[in-house]
Amino acid sequence: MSDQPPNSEARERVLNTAEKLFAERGYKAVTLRDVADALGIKQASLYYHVPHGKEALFVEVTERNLRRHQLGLKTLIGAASSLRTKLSAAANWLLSQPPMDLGRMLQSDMVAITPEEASRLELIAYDALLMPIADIFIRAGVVGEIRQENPIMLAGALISVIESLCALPEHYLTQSRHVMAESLITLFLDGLRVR
Amino acid sequence: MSDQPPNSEARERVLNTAEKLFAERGYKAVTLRDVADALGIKQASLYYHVPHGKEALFVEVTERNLRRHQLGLKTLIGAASSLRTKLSAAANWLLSQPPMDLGRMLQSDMVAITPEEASRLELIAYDALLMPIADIFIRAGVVGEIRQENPIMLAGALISVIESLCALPEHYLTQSRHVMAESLITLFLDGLRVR
DNA sequence: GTCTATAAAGGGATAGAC
DNA sequence: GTCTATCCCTTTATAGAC
Repeated sequence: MSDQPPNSEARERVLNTAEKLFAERGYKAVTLRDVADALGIKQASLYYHVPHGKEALFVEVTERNLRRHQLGLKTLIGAASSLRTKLSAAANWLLSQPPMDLGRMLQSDMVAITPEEASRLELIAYDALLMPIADIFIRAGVVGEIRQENPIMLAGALISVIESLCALPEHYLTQSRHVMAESLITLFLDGLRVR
Repeated sequence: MSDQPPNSEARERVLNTAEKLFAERGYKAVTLRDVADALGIKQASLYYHVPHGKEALFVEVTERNLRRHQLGLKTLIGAASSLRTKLSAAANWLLSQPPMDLGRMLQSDMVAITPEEASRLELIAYDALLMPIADIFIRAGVVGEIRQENPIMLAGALISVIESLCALPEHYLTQSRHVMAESLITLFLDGLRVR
């Protein structure tokens, strides 16, 4: 897909650092100097690992991030047996990762890059994040375990609720994020029981 | 509180435009040129209305935005009588406003401005957005209408779920945002029923 | 109130030394 | 692989004309 230098240890470090920063703050809010500083190298040195510049770096690590979420979510969800444990697995995965703010990505990051890349990433976000979780609700719906609500909406709601726990500043945390996540899953399950 | 030129019609237009752009895309992603372009004037002309520059503009309009939310939420919630209509009123208010992404604001915008202003805005966000909605859950909890869950968490969850509807791209909208909001409120209410 | 011109700093990108 | 030096464009901000 591209003509990068051979994948080295060092290149991985660059991608990991950039991935974390972009996921947390977004495209415009992160400069290449921020990335370089976090790595302890100079900004120009980044171009050895990422010759195509900032936007290409953003697209590459964002796609990677989404794919890792897809893999992590599918694996953990697949390994869980009940509806509740599947949702817990999904929530715990999301809590274990650097917060990736889907809302910001769609509203702010996507308008700052080329439209072609933006729609590619949007599609990837759809089937890497929304679909694996929507699937849970779809299956539970067809077997009558829960009401049949719009599954994409439910997946989006669950993701944004869990993501909002990641964004919550420490001093508002009366309980741990995992405990709150479980409460919210209980709320969802009770709220979706067939009436 | 500050030494702005007399509040004119023109200054209001500037603030409104800046407010909308900053709320949608965030501090770093909006340039003063973007604001000026949207107004049809030159970037330097902004300084007549906002002599203290970009950060001061951001802080002023973000505070204004939060205060308007506080007023709008409190008014609409106060005018509603039942638990459900209060939550609907809050959701409809949020849907009626330019999407203000709290998560992005906390994670990205706040680290880009001076820490003092950041913590001021954080506090304002807390009592302008979270508290009015948390209040609904608190009151409903004490009279036994719903389970007593962490009300701040519930408020945060509701806000982020509704905000995520604003961010949803048009082509994923199988139903209107208002319809989805009602479904989600139903889910919350069913999920919070005393067991 | 808005303009042009311009200073000053920031940020992306390239060239070439080591 | 990383550095320094440098280019160039963007962005913030100021000065002064109209």
